[in-house]
Amino acid sequence: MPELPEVETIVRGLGPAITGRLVTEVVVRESRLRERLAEDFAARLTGRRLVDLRRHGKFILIDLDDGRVWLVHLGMSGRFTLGDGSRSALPHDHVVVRLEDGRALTYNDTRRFGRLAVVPREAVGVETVAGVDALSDDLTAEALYAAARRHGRTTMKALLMDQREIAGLGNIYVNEVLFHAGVRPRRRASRLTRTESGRVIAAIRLVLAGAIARGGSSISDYRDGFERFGSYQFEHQVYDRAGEPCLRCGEPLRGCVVTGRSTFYCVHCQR
DNA sequence: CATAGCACCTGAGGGC
DNA sequence: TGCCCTCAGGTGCTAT
Repeated sequence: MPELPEVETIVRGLGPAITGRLVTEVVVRESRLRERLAEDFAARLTGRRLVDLRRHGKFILIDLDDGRVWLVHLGMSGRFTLGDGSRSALPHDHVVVRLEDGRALTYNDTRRFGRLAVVPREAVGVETVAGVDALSDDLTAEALYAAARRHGRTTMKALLMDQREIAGLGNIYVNEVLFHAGVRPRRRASRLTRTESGRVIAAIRLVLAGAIARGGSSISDYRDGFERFGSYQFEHQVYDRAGEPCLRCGEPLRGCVVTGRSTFYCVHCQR
């Protein structure tokens, strides 16, 4: 569910509210996430101060005052929200982190595909297995072109979704980005031109900025750090619009499956 | 080695 | 109404 814009929205919202706060209690109600919560997860967080809140790709990174980092990945259905501490446990509230001011961070995840871990700062890169952040200035047209040469046999859709190369894009935003760039999802990476690479980079920045400005896309599960809905779903040009008219040329949009993920594009506007 | 396919888990929605 | 099937924003393991 959450891709870069959703995670960025959560981080921007929660950052000012929780940085500097002390963790007073950690309650683990369900440790069986995709990767079982470490035995000492609660112990490593309790008594720690939350020094900084940041994001890399789809990971929320919370720096602790002991040099370690609390990693939060929301998987498909994860929610990471801050409440006043009075919330009674809802279904799928797996972890509750109480802060010194009485408020509480809740990790809720219906499908349990997410991940929570506390790791040494040096291990963050390895643990997240994440490439250059999609919003980083280091993700240039040249860098994307080079990556496309390295992965020539795969499709542009699969390349953009590969977190080891570019961190942050998921199924919704790759569909949207490729539409804006005028490139078909199944295009072989080896056939991407330098000009198109530039268009893809511009599209990534345009789409992500627009989505962040709207607080992300709330299709079904996503809420921000304060349980609020995003509204970028109303701006989607192609995602989940198979058969509906292209908003640019009016031709019916195509729906298909690429690398096992539902894919939407305009035959006329994308080549 | 790089890539494609499926499994993981729960709930919502459509068809009958 | 209720049952059954399909599908969902992600990713890691496995087979090719």
